[in-house]
Amino acid sequence: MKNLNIQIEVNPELYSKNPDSSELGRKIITNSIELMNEIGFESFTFKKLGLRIKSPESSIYRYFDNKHTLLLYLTSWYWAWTEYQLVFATSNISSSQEKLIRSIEILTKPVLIDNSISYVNEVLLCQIIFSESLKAYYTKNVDEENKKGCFKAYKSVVQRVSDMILEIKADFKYPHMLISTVIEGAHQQKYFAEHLPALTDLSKTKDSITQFYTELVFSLLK
Amino acid sequence: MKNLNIQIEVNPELYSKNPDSSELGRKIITNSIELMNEIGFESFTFKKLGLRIKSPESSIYRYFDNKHTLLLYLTSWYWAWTEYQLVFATSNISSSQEKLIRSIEILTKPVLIDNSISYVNEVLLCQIIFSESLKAYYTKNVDEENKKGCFKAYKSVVQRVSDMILEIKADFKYPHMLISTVIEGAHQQKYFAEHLPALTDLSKTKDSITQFYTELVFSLLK
DNA sequence: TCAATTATAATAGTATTGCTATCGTTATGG
DNA sequence: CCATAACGATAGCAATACTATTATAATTGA
Repeated sequence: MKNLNIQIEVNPELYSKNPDSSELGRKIITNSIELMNEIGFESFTFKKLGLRIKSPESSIYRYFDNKHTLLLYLTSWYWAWTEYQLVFATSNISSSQEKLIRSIEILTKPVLIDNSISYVNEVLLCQIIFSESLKAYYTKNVDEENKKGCFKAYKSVVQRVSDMILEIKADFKYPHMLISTVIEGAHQQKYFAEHLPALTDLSKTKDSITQFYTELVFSLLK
Repeated sequence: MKNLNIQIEVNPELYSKNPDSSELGRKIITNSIELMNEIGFESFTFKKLGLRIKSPESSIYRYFDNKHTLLLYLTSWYWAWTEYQLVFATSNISSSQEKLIRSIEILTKPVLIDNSISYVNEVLLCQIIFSESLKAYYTKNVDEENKKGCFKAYKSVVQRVSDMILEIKADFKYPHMLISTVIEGAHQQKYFAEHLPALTDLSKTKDSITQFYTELVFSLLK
């Protein structure tokens, strides 16, 4: 994985002009990830981003319709990237159990190393996913956006891991439900540990999240 | 429960003037629940609410600092109300198992009957909780608001059910984590079933959510 | 019961947000 | 070296998210 510099493809519905195609576009992505991390999605505006990259807002609007679409783009990028990771981590492994274990680890552990090759800082992006990505699909436009395929990358990841579950227990009724519960749950528990510790049982740094969800999955599949 | 007309207490940090104390205040609550359901939290403004109740926005600002605080108020109300439900549903029941089963049912099933006594429509409020309440704590002010006790009611519910888990399995390490996973998971699965069905395994109307999370909990506690 | 407080309505105003439009200049690539 | 796309600079506009002021109505408490 590390140095392959894989091209991540994002659904063209999510941009007006492909940010990957120009210097300015890549600058927009790099800096929006940083800025969103610093001030949060609500306070983030194209004006502030424009100031940061010394370009007028109107130039940013040429790439993305609005900040919501930009968030959709970032989440879509993240899930496409995660799917690559899943494929790599599970290739050439025969044991279904082992594949599932590794997948859960990828899905529940925050990214800690930025490969620094692309203009995307994966560590920061991961933090955005954990604390902002819910806002990408809890809106009144979900259905419309879903139809356009805006969530395809996420669904593809869920599907892939669901298939592993069925390899282990073919008659299990709720593979998608279980995996989306694990993914979203792990993200939330990380957030809770940092901000609402009464809702979890984690000391701030400990990464027993992966352990918890792994146990949860396998105890249910027994 | 039904006809007791219990007074729900909400943390005074969450309002400037108690909406429960005046006709206008109650009108604000009733109508904000309806309006937020209709147009969603993002599109909801005090101006629109003011038009609906035929009062100027400035009057609404006397009760709530902004729409975010109003959302916090509504979620807090919901959790306080849910805690009453939990207490009633589990009183006079000796079996810890049975108490937990009933609690999970309350936490994972959407409210379907409005008791129609108070000015709060619990069915609609429940829908807001399911699709908007995440936005109440995924903000850059969480820590500050948490300190002021804005999430006390939610935490109290989680604590109460965690205690039941420990009654069943005293050495279980992650009771809070498990319960918050169940609560948030159930809400999300309901939302997914309606809008992103690829992330779940539910036919739109079926309420196997409760069944799934009950199994999940008890298989982990075995 | 009347003065004093409080609640609300009506209105105005301001800074910021979330865009759209225009136009001149710079790249760039065929 | 010309055509066209990309970008910067600037303007402007409607909506949002408030704050402030004043007048009137309601309440209440001495």
